[in-house]
Amino acid sequence: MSHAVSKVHPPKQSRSRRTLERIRRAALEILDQDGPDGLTVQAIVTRARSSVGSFYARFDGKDDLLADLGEQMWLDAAERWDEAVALRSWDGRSLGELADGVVALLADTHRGEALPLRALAAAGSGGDGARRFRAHVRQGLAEVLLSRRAEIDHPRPEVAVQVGLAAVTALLDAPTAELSEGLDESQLRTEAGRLLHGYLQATDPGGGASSQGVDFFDVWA
Amino acid sequence: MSHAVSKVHPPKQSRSRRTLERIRRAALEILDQDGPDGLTVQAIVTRARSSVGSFYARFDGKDDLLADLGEQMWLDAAERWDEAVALRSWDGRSLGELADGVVALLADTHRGEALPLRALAAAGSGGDGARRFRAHVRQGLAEVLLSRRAEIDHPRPEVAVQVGLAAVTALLDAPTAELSEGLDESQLRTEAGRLLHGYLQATDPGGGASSQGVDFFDVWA
DNA sequence: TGTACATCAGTGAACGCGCGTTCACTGATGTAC
DNA sequence: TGTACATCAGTGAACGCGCGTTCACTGATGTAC
Repeated sequence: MSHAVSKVHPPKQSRSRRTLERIRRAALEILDQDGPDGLTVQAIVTRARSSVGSFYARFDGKDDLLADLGEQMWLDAAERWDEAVALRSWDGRSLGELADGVVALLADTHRGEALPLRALAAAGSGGDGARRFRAHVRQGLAEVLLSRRAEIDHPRPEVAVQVGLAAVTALLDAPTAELSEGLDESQLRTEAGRLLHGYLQATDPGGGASSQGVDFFDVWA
Repeated sequence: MSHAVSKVHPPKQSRSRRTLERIRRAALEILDQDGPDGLTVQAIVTRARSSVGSFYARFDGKDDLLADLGEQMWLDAAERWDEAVALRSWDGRSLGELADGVVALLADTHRGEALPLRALAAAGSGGDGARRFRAHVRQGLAEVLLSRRAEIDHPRPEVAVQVGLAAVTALLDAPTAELSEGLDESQLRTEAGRLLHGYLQATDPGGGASSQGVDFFDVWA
Protein backbone atom coordinates (compact mmCIF):
# COMPACT_ATOMS: atom_id res chain seq x y z
CA MET A 1 0.00 0.00 0.00
CA SER A 2 3.05 2.24 -0.25
CA HIS A 3 1.86 3.13 -3.71
CA ALA A 4 -1.75 4.08 -4.27
CA VAL A 5 -2.16 2.18 -7.54
CA SER A 6 -5.22 3.68 -9.11
CA LYS A 7 -6.46 2.23 -12.36
CA VAL A 8 -3.25 0.37 -13.11
CA HIS A 9 -3.60 -3.38 -13.60
CA PRO A 10 -1.77 -4.62 -10.52
CA PRO A 11 1.28 -6.85 -10.96
CA LYS A 12 1.03 -10.39 -9.59
CA GLN A 13 4.67 -11.30 -9.60
CA SER A 14 7.66 -9.42 -8.26
CA ARG A 15 9.19 -9.53 -11.73
CA SER A 16 6.43 -7.43 -13.25
CA ARG A 17 6.37 -5.16 -10.21
CA ARG A 18 9.97 -4.24 -10.91
CA THR A 19 9.15 -3.69 -14.58
CA LEU A 20 6.33 -1.36 -13.56
CA GLU A 21 8.69 0.63 -11.37
CA ARG A 22 11.24 0.86 -14.18
CA ILE A 23 8.53 2.19 -16.48
CA ARG A 24 7.40 4.80 -13.98
CA ARG A 25 10.95 5.91 -13.33
CA ALA A 26 11.82 6.02 -17.02
CA ALA A 27 8.77 8.16 -17.75
CA LEU A 28 9.74 10.65 -15.08
CA GLU A 29 13.32 10.81 -16.30
CA ILE A 30 12.23 11.47 -19.86
CA LEU A 31 9.77 14.10 -18.70
CA ASP A 32 12.60 15.69 -16.80
CA GLN A 33 15.14 15.61 -19.59
CA ASP A 34 13.18 16.00 -22.80
CA GLY A 35 9.86 17.44 -21.71
CA PRO A 36 6.39 16.27 -22.69
CA ASP A 37 7.18 15.99 -26.40
CA GLY A 38 9.85 13.40 -25.78
CA LEU A 39 7.49 11.22 -23.79
CA THR A 40 6.49 8.55 -26.29
CA VAL A 41 5.58 5.01 -25.35
CA GLN A 42 8.53 3.73 -27.37
CA ALA A 43 10.95 6.04 -25.58
CA ILE A 44 9.59 5.01 -22.21
CA VAL A 45 9.82 1.27 -22.72
CA THR A 46 13.21 1.51 -24.41
CA ARG A 47 14.61 3.45 -21.48
CA ALA A 48 12.96 1.07 -19.04
CA ARG A 49 14.47 -1.92 -20.90
CA SER A 50 10.97 -3.23 -21.44
CA SER A 51 8.57 -3.52 -24.37
CA VAL A 52 5.33 -1.95 -25.52
CA GLY A 53 3.43 -5.13 -24.73
CA SER A 54 4.56 -5.01 -21.11
CA PHE A 55 3.53 -1.40 -20.97
CA TYR A 56 0.00 -2.16 -22.11
CA ALA A 57 -0.22 -5.09 -19.74
CA ARG A 58 -0.02 -2.56 -16.89
CA PHE A 59 -1.67 0.54 -18.27
CA ASP A 60 -4.79 0.99 -20.36
CA GLY A 61 -2.88 3.53 -22.39
CA LYS A 62 -0.58 6.47 -22.24
CA ASP A 63 -3.19 8.72 -20.63
CA ASP A 64 -3.55 6.13 -17.90
CA LEU A 65 0.16 6.36 -17.13
CA LEU A 66 0.00 10.14 -17.07
CA ALA A 67 -2.94 10.13 -14.69
CA ASP A 68 -1.20 7.59 -12.46
CA LEU A 69 2.05 9.54 -12.34
CA GLY A 70 0.18 12.75 -11.80
CA GLU A 71 -1.84 11.53 -8.87
CA GLN A 72 1.20 9.92 -7.27
CA MET A 73 3.43 12.94 -7.64
CA TRP A 74 0.94 15.48 -6.39
CA LEU A 75 0.11 13.35 -3.40
CA ASP A 76 3.81 13.06 -2.59
CA ALA A 77 4.25 16.76 -3.09
CA ALA A 78 1.36 17.57 -0.76
CA GLU A 79 2.81 15.25 1.88
CA ARG A 80 6.25 16.85 1.76
CA TRP A 81 4.62 20.25 1.73
CA ASP A 82 2.70 19.60 4.92
CA GLU A 83 5.86 18.35 6.61
CA ALA A 84 7.75 21.43 5.53
CA VAL A 85 5.07 23.75 6.82
CA ALA A 86 4.89 21.94 10.13
CA LEU A 87 8.67 21.99 10.61
CA ARG A 88 8.75 25.75 10.64
CA SER A 89 8.03 27.76 13.68
CA TRP A 90 5.41 30.30 12.80
CA ASP A 91 4.37 31.19 16.31
CA GLY A 92 5.31 34.57 17.65
CA ARG A 93 6.51 35.88 14.29
CA SER A 94 5.66 39.30 13.05
CA LEU A 95 3.72 39.72 9.83
CA GLY A 96 6.90 40.74 8.02
CA GLU A 97 8.69 37.63 9.18
CA LEU A 98 5.73 35.48 8.17
CA ALA A 99 5.70 37.08 4.72
CA ASP A 100 9.37 36.30 4.22
CA GLY A 101 8.93 32.77 5.49
CA VAL A 102 5.99 32.19 3.20
CA VAL A 103 7.94 33.46 0.22
CA ALA A 104 10.93 31.26 1.05
CA LEU A 105 8.69 28.24 1.28
CA LEU A 106 6.94 29.02 -1.97
CA ALA A 107 10.21 29.67 -3.77
CA ASP A 108 11.63 26.34 -2.71
CA THR A 109 8.44 24.60 -3.64
CA HIS A 110 8.59 26.03 -7.10
CA ARG A 111 12.24 25.16 -7.45
CA GLY A 112 11.57 21.57 -6.50
CA GLU A 113 8.40 21.27 -8.48
CA ALA A 114 10.36 22.43 -11.44
CA LEU A 115 10.75 20.10 -14.32
CA PRO A 116 8.85 16.84 -14.01
CA LEU A 117 5.76 18.25 -12.37
CA ARG A 118 5.51 21.21 -14.65
CA ALA A 119 6.01 19.01 -17.68
CA LEU A 120 3.36 16.67 -16.37
CA ALA A 121 0.93 19.53 -15.94
CA ALA A 122 1.74 20.74 -19.43
CA ALA A 123 1.06 17.27 -20.80
CA GLY A 124 -2.58 17.92 -20.09
CA SER A 125 -4.18 14.86 -18.66
CA GLY A 126 -2.30 15.25 -15.37
CA GLY A 127 -4.76 18.09 -14.88
CA ASP A 128 -6.53 18.19 -11.63
CA GLY A 129 -3.76 17.24 -9.21
CA ALA A 130 -1.78 20.38 -9.86
CA ARG A 131 -4.76 22.63 -9.27
CA ARG A 132 -5.66 20.89 -6.04
CA PHE A 133 -2.08 21.06 -4.83
CA ARG A 134 -1.84 24.78 -5.44
CA ALA A 135 -5.15 25.35 -3.71
CA HIS A 136 -3.94 23.30 -0.77
CA VAL A 137 -0.71 25.29 -0.57
CA ARG A 138 -2.49 28.60 -0.72
CA GLN A 139 -5.01 27.57 1.87
CA GLY A 140 -2.28 26.62 4.33
CA LEU A 141 -0.30 29.78 3.81
CA ALA A 142 -3.43 31.91 4.04
CA GLU A 143 -4.01 30.54 7.53
CA VAL A 144 -0.44 31.27 8.52
CA LEU A 145 -0.71 34.87 7.43
CA LEU A 146 -4.16 35.34 8.93
CA SER A 147 -2.78 34.35 12.33
CA ARG A 148 -1.41 37.89 12.36
CA ARG A 149 -4.67 39.36 11.17
CA ALA A 150 -4.29 42.24 13.60
CA GLU A 151 -1.27 43.53 11.71
CA ILE A 152 -3.02 43.44 8.34
CA ASP A 153 -4.26 46.92 7.55
CA HIS A 154 -6.06 45.89 4.39
CA PRO A 155 -9.84 46.27 4.89
CA ARG A 156 -10.58 42.70 3.79
CA PRO A 157 -7.80 40.49 5.14
CA GLU A 158 -9.10 37.24 3.65
CA VAL A 159 -9.20 38.68 0.17
CA ALA A 160 -5.86 40.42 0.60
CA VAL A 161 -4.17 37.23 1.69
CA GLN A 162 -5.51 35.29 -1.27
CA VAL A 163 -4.60 37.96 -3.79
CA GLY A 164 -1.20 38.51 -2.25
CA LEU A 165 -0.36 34.84 -2.32
CA ALA A 166 -1.56 34.55 -5.90
CA ALA A 167 0.66 37.45 -6.87
CA VAL A 168 3.74 36.11 -5.13
CA THR A 169 3.19 32.64 -6.55
CA ALA A 170 2.79 34.00 -10.06
CA LEU A 171 5.84 36.21 -9.65
CA LEU A 172 8.08 33.39 -8.49
CA ASP A 173 6.67 31.21 -11.22
CA ALA A 174 7.49 33.66 -14.00
CA PRO A 175 10.55 32.94 -16.11
CA THR A 176 13.44 34.72 -14.43
CA ALA A 177 14.76 35.81 -17.81
CA GLU A 178 11.84 38.23 -18.06
CA LEU A 179 13.35 40.30 -15.30
CA SER A 180 16.39 41.17 -17.35
CA GLU A 181 17.61 43.47 -14.61
CA GLY A 182 20.47 41.72 -12.86
CA LEU A 183 18.38 40.24 -10.10
CA ASP A 184 19.46 37.01 -8.58
CA GLU A 185 17.33 34.42 -6.85
CA SER A 186 17.79 35.70 -3.30
CA GLN A 187 17.13 39.29 -4.24
CA LEU A 188 13.94 38.23 -5.96
CA ARG A 189 12.85 36.52 -2.75
CA THR A 190 13.55 39.62 -0.74
CA GLU A 191 11.49 41.67 -3.14
CA ALA A 192 8.66 39.17 -3.17
CA GLY A 193 8.54 39.29 0.62
CA ARG A 194 8.49 43.04 0.60
CA LEU A 195 5.73 42.98 -2.01
CA LEU A 196 3.55 40.71 0.07
CA HIS A 197 4.17 42.56 3.29
CA GLY A 198 3.69 45.96 1.70
CA TYR A 199 0.41 44.93 0.13
CA LEU A 200 -1.05 43.49 3.30
CA GLN A 201 -0.31 46.74 5.06
CA ALA A 202 -1.50 49.04 2.29
CA THR A 203 -4.61 50.86 3.39
CA ASP A 204 -4.96 53.63 0.85
CA PRO A 205 -7.64 52.74 -1.73
CA GLY A 206 -5.84 54.73 -4.44
CA GLY A 207 -8.51 57.14 -5.58
CA GLY A 208 -7.21 57.80 -9.08
CA ALA A 209 -8.84 54.70 -10.51
CA SER A 210 -12.31 56.02 -11.21
CA SER A 211 -11.24 59.20 -12.94
CA GLN A 212 -9.12 57.20 -15.36
CA GLY A 213 -11.52 54.34 -15.69
CA VAL A 214 -14.54 56.30 -16.86
CA ASP A 215 -13.21 57.65 -20.11
CA PHE A 216 -11.36 54.46 -20.80
CA PHE A 217 -10.49 53.83 -24.39
CA ASP A 218 -10.54 50.18 -25.31
CA VAL A 219 -7.80 49.66 -27.85
CA TRP A 220 -8.26 45.93 -28.04
CA ALA A 221 -11.85 45.77 -29.22
CA MET B 1 2.89 47.93 -47.70
CA SER B 2 -0.01 47.76 -45.27
CA HIS B 3 1.06 44.24 -44.49
CA ALA B 4 4.70 43.52 -43.79
CA VAL B 5 4.89 40.28 -45.76
CA SER B 6 7.93 38.53 -44.41
CA LYS B 7 8.98 35.27 -45.98
CA VAL B 8 5.67 34.66 -47.69
CA HIS B 9 5.80 34.18 -51.44
CA PRO B 10 4.04 37.31 -52.60
CA PRO B 11 0.86 36.99 -54.67
CA LYS B 12 1.00 38.37 -58.20
CA GLN B 13 -2.70 38.50 -58.93
CA SER B 14 -5.52 39.94 -56.89
CA ARG B 15 -7.19 36.53 -56.94
CA SER B 16 -4.40 34.91 -54.97
CA ARG B 17 -4.09 37.92 -52.71
CA ARG B 18 -7.67 37.37 -51.59
CA THR B 19 -6.95 33.68 -51.10
CA LEU B 20 -3.99 34.57 -48.93
CA GLU B 21 -6.15 36.84 -46.80
CA ARG B 22 -8.80 34.14 -46.44
CA ILE B 23 -6.12 31.73 -45.26
CA ARG B 24 -4.74 34.17 -42.70
CA ARG B 25 -8.21 34.96 -41.41
CA ALA B 26 -9.24 31.31 -41.26
CA ALA B 27 -6.12 30.44 -39.29
CA LEU B 28 -6.84 33.13 -36.73
CA GLU B 29 -10.46 32.08 -36.41
CA ILE B 30 -9.48 28.46 -35.81
CA LEU B 31 -6.85 29.50 -33.30
CA ASP B 32 -9.51 31.53 -31.55
CA GLN B 33 -12.17 28.84 -31.54
CA ASP B 34 -10.32 25.55 -31.25
CA GLY B 35 -6.89 26.49 -29.97
CA PRO B 36 -3.52 25.37 -31.32
CA ASP B 37 -4.49 21.72 -31.58
CA GLY B 38 -7.27 22.46 -34.02
CA LEU B 39 -4.94 24.35 -36.31
CA THR B 40 -4.18 21.82 -39.03
CA VAL B 41 -3.40 22.74 -42.61
CA GLN B 42 -6.47 20.86 -43.75
CA ALA B 43 -8.71 22.72 -41.33
CA ILE B 44 -7.28 26.05 -42.41
CA VAL B 45 -7.72 25.56 -46.14
CA THR B 46 -11.15 24.00 -45.75
CA ARG B 47 -12.32 26.97 -43.72
CA ALA B 48 -10.71 29.37 -46.18
CA ARG B 49 -12.43 27.58 -49.08
CA SER B 50 -9.04 26.89 -50.57
CA SER B 51 -6.77 23.88 -50.97
CA VAL B 52 -3.51 22.59 -49.58
CA GLY B 53 -1.74 23.33 -52.84
CA SER B 54 -2.70 26.98 -52.67
CA PHE B 55 -1.51 27.08 -49.11
CA TYR B 56 1.93 25.78 -50.04
CA ALA B 57 2.11 28.17 -52.98
CA ARG B 58 2.15 31.00 -50.43
CA PHE B 59 3.90 29.55 -47.42
CA ASP B 60 6.94 27.34 -47.12
CA GLY B 61 5.08 25.36 -44.51
CA LYS B 62 2.94 25.58 -41.44
CA ASP B 63 5.73 27.08 -39.34
CA ASP B 64 6.08 29.80 -41.92
CA LEU B 65 2.41 30.73 -41.52
CA LEU B 66 2.76 30.76 -37.76
CA ALA B 67 5.82 33.01 -37.91
CA ASP B 68 4.04 35.32 -40.33
CA LEU B 69 0.89 35.56 -38.22
CA GLY B 70 2.95 36.00 -35.10
CA GLU B 71 5.01 38.84 -36.42
CA GLN B 72 1.99 40.59 -37.85
CA MET B 73 -0.10 40.31 -34.72
CA TRP B 74 2.57 41.40 -32.29
CA LEU B 75 3.45 44.36 -34.45
CA ASP B 76 -0.22 45.36 -34.56
CA ALA B 77 -0.49 44.85 -30.83
CA ALA B 78 2.54 47.03 -30.15
CA GLU B 79 1.12 49.74 -32.37
CA ARG B 80 -2.23 49.78 -30.61
CA TRP B 81 -0.45 49.65 -27.31
CA ASP B 82 1.60 52.75 -28.02
CA GLU B 83 -1.53 54.59 -29.09
CA ALA B 84 -3.32 53.57 -25.93
CA VAL B 85 -0.45 54.72 -23.74
CA ALA B 86 -0.20 58.04 -25.57
CA LEU B 87 -3.95 58.69 -25.31
CA ARG B 88 -3.83 58.72 -21.55
CA SER B 89 -2.86 61.70 -19.57
CA TRP B 90 -0.15 60.67 -17.17
CA ASP B 91 1.13 64.12 -16.31
CA GLY B 92 0.41 65.48 -12.92
CA ARG B 93 -0.88 62.19 -11.56
CA SER B 94 0.09 60.89 -8.17
CA LEU B 95 1.88 57.57 -7.85
CA GLY B 96 -1.33 55.93 -6.68
CA GLU B 97 -3.21 57.18 -9.69
CA LEU B 98 -0.44 56.04 -12.00
CA ALA B 99 -0.49 52.60 -10.42
CA ASP B 100 -4.23 52.28 -11.01
CA GLY B 101 -3.89 53.55 -14.55
CA VAL B 102 -1.11 51.11 -15.28
CA VAL B 103 -3.15 48.24 -13.93
CA ALA B 104 -6.19 49.22 -15.98
CA LEU B 105 -4.10 49.36 -19.12
CA LEU B 106 -2.48 46.01 -18.42
CA ALA B 107 -5.78 44.38 -17.61
CA ASP B 108 -7.34 45.48 -20.86
CA THR B 109 -4.28 44.43 -22.77
CA HIS B 110 -4.51 40.98 -21.33
CA ARG B 111 -8.20 40.79 -22.01
CA GLY B 112 -7.69 41.72 -25.63
CA GLU B 113 -4.64 39.61 -26.11
CA ALA B 114 -6.68 36.75 -24.89
CA LEU B 115 -7.34 33.91 -27.21
CA PRO B 116 -5.60 34.14 -30.56
CA LEU B 117 -2.35 35.64 -29.32
CA ARG B 118 -2.06 33.32 -26.38
CA ALA B 119 -2.82 30.35 -28.59
CA LEU B 120 -0.22 31.55 -31.04
CA ALA B 121 2.37 31.85 -28.31
CA ALA B 122 1.45 28.39 -27.07
CA ALA B 123 1.91 27.02 -30.59
CA GLY B 124 5.60 27.54 -30.11
CA SER B 125 7.11 28.95 -33.24
CA GLY B 126 5.38 32.28 -32.74
CA GLY B 127 7.98 32.65 -30.02
CA ASP B 128 9.93 35.79 -29.98
CA GLY B 129 7.25 38.35 -30.78
CA ALA B 130 5.39 37.77 -27.55
CA ARG B 131 8.48 38.19 -25.44
CA ARG B 132 9.47 41.38 -27.19
CA PHE B 133 5.96 42.76 -26.85
CA ARG B 134 5.87 42.12 -23.14
CA ALA B 135 9.30 43.69 -22.72
CA HIS B 136 8.12 46.71 -24.69
CA VAL B 137 5.02 47.04 -22.54
CA ARG B 138 6.96 46.79 -19.31
CA GLN B 139 9.55 49.27 -20.47
CA GLY B 140 6.90 51.86 -21.28
CA LEU B 141 5.07 51.41 -18.01
CA ALA B 142 8.30 51.48 -16.06
CA GLU B 143 9.00 54.92 -17.43
CA VAL B 144 5.52 56.10 -16.53
CA LEU B 145 5.92 54.98 -12.94
CA LEU B 146 9.46 56.31 -12.66
CA SER B 147 8.19 59.77 -13.56
CA ARG B 148 7.02 59.85 -9.96
CA ARG B 149 10.27 58.49 -8.65
CA ALA B 150 10.19 60.92 -5.75
CA GLU B 151 7.13 59.17 -4.31
CA ILE B 152 8.71 55.72 -4.49
CA ASP B 153 10.09 54.87 -1.09
CA HIS B 154 11.66 51.61 -2.23
CA PRO B 155 15.47 51.90 -2.02
CA ARG B 156 15.97 50.80 -5.64
CA PRO B 157 13.17 52.31 -7.71
CA GLU B 158 14.21 50.77 -11.02
CA VAL B 159 14.22 47.29 -9.59
CA ALA B 160 11.00 47.87 -7.70
CA VAL B 161 9.20 49.06 -10.78
CA GLN B 162 10.30 46.05 -12.80
CA VAL B 163 9.40 43.57 -10.09
CA GLY B 164 6.11 45.27 -9.37
CA LEU B 165 5.08 45.26 -12.99
CA ALA B 166 6.08 41.63 -13.34
CA ALA B 167 3.96 40.75 -10.33
CA VAL B 168 0.91 42.65 -11.51
CA THR B 169 1.21 41.22 -15.00
CA ALA B 170 1.51 37.70 -13.67
CA LEU B 171 -1.41 38.26 -11.30
CA LEU B 172 -3.73 39.53 -14.02
CA ASP B 173 -2.56 36.74 -16.26
CA ALA B 174 -3.40 34.01 -13.79
CA PRO B 175 -6.60 32.06 -14.35
CA THR B 176 -9.30 33.88 -12.43
CA ALA B 177 -10.72 30.56 -11.29
CA GLU B 178 -7.70 30.17 -9.01
CA LEU B 179 -8.97 32.99 -6.86
CA SER B 180 -12.04 31.07 -5.84
CA GLU B 181 -13.03 33.86 -3.50
CA GLY B 182 -15.88 35.75 -5.12
CA LEU B 183 -13.72 38.42 -6.66
CA ASP B 184 -14.89 40.01 -9.87
CA GLU B 185 -12.79 41.64 -12.52
CA SER B 186 -13.03 45.19 -11.22
CA GLN B 187 -12.23 44.21 -7.66
CA LEU B 188 -9.19 42.34 -8.89
CA ARG B 189 -8.03 45.50 -10.63
CA THR B 190 -8.48 47.52 -7.50
CA GLU B 191 -6.44 45.01 -5.55
CA ALA B 192 -3.74 44.85 -8.19
CA GLY B 193 -3.42 48.63 -8.09
CA ARG B 194 -3.19 48.57 -4.34
CA LEU B 195 -0.58 45.84 -4.54
CA LEU B 196 1.60 47.81 -6.92
CA HIS B 197 1.23 51.05 -5.03
CA GLY B 198 1.81 49.44 -1.66
CA TYR B 199 4.95 47.70 -2.86
CA LEU B 200 6.50 50.81 -4.36
CA GLN B 201 6.01 52.57 -1.08
CA ALA B 202 7.16 49.73 1.13
CA THR B 203 10.39 50.68 2.81
CA ASP B 204 10.78 48.10 5.56
CA PRO B 205 13.24 45.40 4.50
CA GLY B 206 11.44 42.79 6.59
CA GLY B 207 14.17 41.54 8.88
CA GLY B 208 12.74 38.12 9.64
CA ALA B 209 14.15 36.59 6.48
CA SER B 210 17.63 35.71 7.66
CA SER B 211 16.59 34.03 10.88
CA GLN B 212 14.27 31.72 8.96
CA GLY B 213 16.57 31.27 6.00
CA VAL B 214 19.57 29.91 7.86
CA ASP B 215 18.08 26.76 9.26
CA PHE B 216 16.06 26.22 6.16
CA PHE B 217 15.00 22.68 5.52
CA ASP B 218 14.84 21.80 1.86
CA VAL B 219 11.96 19.38 1.45
CA TRP B 220 12.25 19.21 -2.29
CA ALA B 221 15.77 17.88 -2.64
C1' DT C 1 11.51 -34.60 -5.16
C1' DG C 2 9.43 -34.54 -9.83
C1' DT C 3 6.32 -33.28 -13.21
C1' DA C 4 2.10 -31.21 -15.56
C1' DC C 5 -0.26 -27.25 -16.42
C1' DA C 6 -2.61 -22.83 -15.80
C1' DT C 7 -1.46 -18.32 -15.37
C1' DC C 8 1.51 -14.40 -15.57
C1' DA C 9 5.00 -11.69 -17.96
C1' DG C 10 7.46 -10.27 -21.91
C1' DT C 11 8.37 -9.53 -26.98
C1' DG C 12 8.29 -6.80 -31.25
C1' DA C 13 6.24 -6.74 -35.84
C1' DA C 14 2.21 -4.84 -37.70
C1' DC C 15 -1.74 -1.77 -37.95
C1' DG C 16 -4.43 2.54 -38.16
C1' DC C 17 -4.68 7.27 -37.68
C1' DG C 18 -3.75 12.11 -38.27
C1' DC C 19 -0.76 15.01 -39.71
C1' DG C 20 2.42 17.99 -42.90
C1' DT C 21 3.99 18.00 -47.38
C1' DT C 22 4.55 16.92 -52.50
C1' DC C 23 3.26 16.69 -57.16
C1' DA C 24 1.09 16.03 -61.61
C1' DC C 25 -2.49 18.08 -63.46
C1' DT C 26 -6.43 21.58 -64.86
C1' DG C 27 -8.11 26.14 -65.22
C1' DA C 28 -7.65 31.49 -65.11
C1' DT C 29 -5.28 35.75 -66.26
C1' DG C 30 -3.17 38.99 -68.78
C1' DT C 31 0.03 40.52 -72.33
C1' DA C 32 2.19 40.57 -77.14
C1' DC C 33 1.12 40.90 -81.72
C1' DT D 1 -11.07 43.17 -81.67
C1' DG D 2 -9.03 38.47 -81.86
C1' DT D 3 -5.92 35.01 -80.80
C1' DA D 4 -1.61 32.51 -78.99
C1' DC D 5 0.96 31.57 -75.18
C1' DA D 6 3.62 32.10 -70.91
C1' DT D 7 2.76 32.52 -66.30
C1' DC D 8 0.02 32.42 -62.22
C1' DA D 9 -3.38 30.16 -59.33
C1' DG D 10 -5.92 26.31 -57.77
C1' DT D 11 -6.97 21.28 -57.02
C1' DG D 12 -6.91 16.98 -54.32
C1' DA D 13 -5.06 12.31 -54.37
C1' DA D 14 -1.01 10.27 -52.66
C1' DC D 15 3.06 9.86 -49.80
C1' DG D 16 5.95 9.54 -45.62
C1' DC D 17 6.43 9.97 -40.88
C1' DG D 18 5.69 9.42 -36.00
C1' DC D 19 2.76 8.10 -32.97
C1' DG D 20 -0.43 5.05 -29.85
C1' DT D 21 -2.21 0.65 -29.79
C1' DT D 22 -3.06 -4.40 -30.86
C1' DC D 23 -2.02 -9.14 -31.14
C1' DA D 24 -0.10 -13.70 -31.92
C1' DC D 25 3.44 -15.73 -29.97
C1' DT D 26 7.44 -17.36 -26.64
C1' DG D 27 9.26 -17.82 -22.12
C1' DA D 28 8.98 -17.72 -16.74
C1' DT D 29 6.67 -18.75 -12.44
C1' DG D 30 4.48 -21.10 -9.13
C1' DT D 31 1.10 -24.45 -7.51
C1' DA D 32 -1.36 -29.11 -7.43
C1' DC D 33 -0.64 -33.78 -7.12
